[in-house]
Amino acid sequence: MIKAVRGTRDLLPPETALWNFVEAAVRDVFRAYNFQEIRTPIFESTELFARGVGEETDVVAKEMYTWEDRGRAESDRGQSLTLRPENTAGVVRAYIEHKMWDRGLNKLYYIGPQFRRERPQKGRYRQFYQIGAEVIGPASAGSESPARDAEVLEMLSTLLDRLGITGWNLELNSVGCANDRAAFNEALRKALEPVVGKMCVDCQRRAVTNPLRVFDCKVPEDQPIIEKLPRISQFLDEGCRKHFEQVQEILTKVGVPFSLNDRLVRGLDYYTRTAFEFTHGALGAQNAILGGGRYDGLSEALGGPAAPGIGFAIGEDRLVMSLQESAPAESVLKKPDVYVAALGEGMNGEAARLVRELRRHDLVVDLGDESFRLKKSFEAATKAGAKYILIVGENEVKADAFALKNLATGEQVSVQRADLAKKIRQ
RNA sequence: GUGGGAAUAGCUCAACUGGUAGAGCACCGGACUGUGGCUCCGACGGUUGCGGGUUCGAUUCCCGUUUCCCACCCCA
Repeated sequence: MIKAVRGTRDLLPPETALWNFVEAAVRDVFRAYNFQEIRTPIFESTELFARGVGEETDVVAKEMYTWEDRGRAESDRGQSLTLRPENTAGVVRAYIEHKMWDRGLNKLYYIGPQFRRERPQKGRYRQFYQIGAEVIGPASAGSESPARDAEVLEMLSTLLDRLGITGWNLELNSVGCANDRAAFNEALRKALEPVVGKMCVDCQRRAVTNPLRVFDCKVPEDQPIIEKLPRISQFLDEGCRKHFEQVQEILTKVGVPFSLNDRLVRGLDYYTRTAFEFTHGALGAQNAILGGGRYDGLSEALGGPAAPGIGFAIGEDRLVMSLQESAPAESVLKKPDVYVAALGEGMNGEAARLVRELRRHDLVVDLGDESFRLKKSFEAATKAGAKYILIVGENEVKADAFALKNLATGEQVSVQRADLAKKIRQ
């Protein structure tokens, strides 16, 4: 048997109803903030991610699905392509390619699959889905304003509340701009030098490759050492500090709860200033339901003009998972308004005609087959969860009035063809 | 990439220290030829994840492998 490959999965009904519910809510909420959808290709030039996300990041260094595409002619060299491991780089690439600064401030969102070759576990798949949004444009259009950071965070809290997800926690930090981070990294390296020997092996590795990640360490013995390390907050320049303060001010004013976490670091190189994560307790080790932040230098890193931006990505798989506890898929599934039972030879055509009319009235209609015994039709209607069953038999066709039975109450009436849709909708 | 656990019918799970695979639910049919849910009866359903080994005999023990789960790592 051929099976779905490791780390990929099929989403089947009724669970897909939950995914549709989430995506409908997302489109609805984002629209209220005047975000518009962008769709970028699922594969891109490998170079885009190397330069955008960062050559040294785990995502780029060991998790990408990359292959050499054929050249157009024998003499052509192939091109290295990669399935997108995230979508921000693609959006910024499109921003540059289509000179989208001409539109002023861009507020964009996307929903789609991403690919990372990680070891699968709960809430972590090799093909996974992200819902993300990006605010990007020239600084003169307001893209750099703390108002944008706050608006994005407030939108997220609204979305989670709207979905009925309770118990989320917003963790906030500022990782500063490029200069701050350089100074901070330097100080961190210095501070680590004398103490790193006493830390866990992972920290010893991090101290060399990516000192920031030391703050992610969960080993209890290392915590007293980590507590004494310098913090990014001490290295923020005037502008970054002010910016971060204003973000917090607005959030407080609009009533979005958050907690500061100056150990919050992000794994993608492009993040600057505001960085955040929404976590949810019931997700196991993969407790980050969404994450994001500012990326003020990304456009330039990709060869574009200065274009400050802020964005986030929601792990849709994890969002659906945390939703499943409060809202089972069945509860958001639209059940048929009516099940139409064709009864007796020659009734398929009559039933089809009737069903066509009902569906044109926007009713959800399920249709049986004339070979079914009436008992079987009732069973099928009940199993489908239909509100009504409508019988299309010889007697009904002759009278042009049909037996309509409410499956919950058991009440049955004869209804003229012209009145059916109205009666069913009641 | 590392460590641990698991894999038996469509689903949830049984099967004693190795003795030849079973239940509930679901599905299909009947009791009931134009009236469902309840009940009763019946049928269907399995290379015990896959491959090798030990054994008279393996779902059971051993090795390999694949997948899933948990944790590390990393991220969403």
